[in-house]
Amino acid sequence: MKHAQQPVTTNERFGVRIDVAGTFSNSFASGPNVIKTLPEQLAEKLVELIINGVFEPGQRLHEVGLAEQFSVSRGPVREALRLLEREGLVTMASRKGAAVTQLTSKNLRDIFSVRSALMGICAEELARHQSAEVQSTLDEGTRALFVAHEAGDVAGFLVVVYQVSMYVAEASGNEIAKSILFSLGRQTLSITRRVFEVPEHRLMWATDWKEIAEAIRAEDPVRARQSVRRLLDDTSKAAVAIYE
Amino acid sequence: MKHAQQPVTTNERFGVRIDVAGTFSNSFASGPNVIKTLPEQLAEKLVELIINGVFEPGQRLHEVGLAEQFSVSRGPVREALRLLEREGLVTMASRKGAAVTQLTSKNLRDIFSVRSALMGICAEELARHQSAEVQSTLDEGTRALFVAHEAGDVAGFLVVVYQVSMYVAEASGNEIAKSILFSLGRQTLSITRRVFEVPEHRLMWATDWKEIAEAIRAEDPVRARQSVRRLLDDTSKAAVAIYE
DNA sequence: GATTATCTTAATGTCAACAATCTAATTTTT
DNA sequence: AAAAATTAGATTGTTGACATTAAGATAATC
Repeated sequence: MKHAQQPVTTNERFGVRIDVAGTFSNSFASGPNVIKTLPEQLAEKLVELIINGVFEPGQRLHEVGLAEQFSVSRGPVREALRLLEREGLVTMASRKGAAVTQLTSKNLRDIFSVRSALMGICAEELARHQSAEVQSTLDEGTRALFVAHEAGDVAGFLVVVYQVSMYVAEASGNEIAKSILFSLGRQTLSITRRVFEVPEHRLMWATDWKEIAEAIRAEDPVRARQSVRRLLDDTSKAAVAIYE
Repeated sequence: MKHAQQPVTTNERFGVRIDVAGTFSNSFASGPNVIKTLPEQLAEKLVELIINGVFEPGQRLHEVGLAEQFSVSRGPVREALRLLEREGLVTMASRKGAAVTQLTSKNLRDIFSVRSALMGICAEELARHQSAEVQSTLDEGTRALFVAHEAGDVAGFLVVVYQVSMYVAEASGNEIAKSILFSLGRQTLSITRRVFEVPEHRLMWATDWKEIAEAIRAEDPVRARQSVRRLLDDTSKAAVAIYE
């Protein structure tokens, strides 16, 4: 009798822990929804395990195994899996169980295409209603990118990429776009990690990003959108190439 | 002892039934996933009841009530509600239960903004890889729009609008964008219905749509995107105005 | 009479067991 | 020996019951 997966003692196998706290509170939450229900806690743990690569794509996720591992019943596990299914991180088939989603290269292209469009409108919005605080945050992010790149710190670079991307989504004020971008960002995290192992890709990303920050500073929405598009298209090509 | 809602005898209160079949099969479904599990069936029924206005925004959705109403246990009902939560149609708060999501005007604007961006890339893609079949389908839709408009058939107009919009999403080939557009489209259905009660709004929509179809026929991606943007922006303004 | 505290009720959160179904190994037949 | 059928095991689907918590009503106090 073997379990689907060993007990997990660490979730820092790759040295990167991306913060996903607060992820499963409803997008339209009409107030402080601090109370985390058990399925939500489980979902967050599972997200960490998946995006950090402990659970590999395609791996089956048995309900009883997970229930024993987390010392809960199957009910909450099922609900957590449903949550992750809607996030796209887990694929469920009726009577066949759940598994970590395995993206196809077509999925990858589609996801990057959607991210491009949504990041585009967020950047546009930011270019229209920018502020000194926004600008300094973007500049700080740009600096951090180049620092991490030159230091060859892949893990650190990835974290900064995630943070600055999510900052644009957050600062744009569009809750719907933000929610979707968070979700799609997580789905591509493991592939993005591999993209940034190539120094040239890090430099490309940092350079493209710098252009975006400048477009926002210049309060040029169209240029901001086009810059975002270039960034995501470049990243998409790199990701698809590595993925195949 | 009163239940939250009366037994539902009809789901055609507004004379419009929008087909939402196949909605809850996974976006990345890797094959014929015809087997519908009980929660999915429940979710589809609930979607119909919500978007057709039988369950009004803000209305509480008690698990036991729904369970009795549909003659199932609370388990499947819970999972169905979770599904709808991710769709944005219901809002759940821990220990407080579920309720039909009540959009704010800010939510409305954000949703239309996202729809605009995503429909934009779908139309772009369609303009690049169009075909005779695509063109005839678009033309047919345009004709149906004007027919329904002139006949004053609000319900019919709404159905055609939904169908042609979803066709663009479908035909673009971008599964991710399609999935999101389906979801967001449902969330705005009840408001869109009220928008189209105004004849001028119907004419506006039909006219804007005709322009999109022509841009796609002309294989002009940029023009197609801009036309889509105009359509959604116009609709957004009308919807927000009516909503307040 | 208004306010606060307590209590009752009802709803949600969680669990364990039963039923249905799929997978895979074993056996039987050609 | 290979292929098909059957059977055993494991896994998911569903249910009902129990525990916990929030909301409303009642009563007591200021």
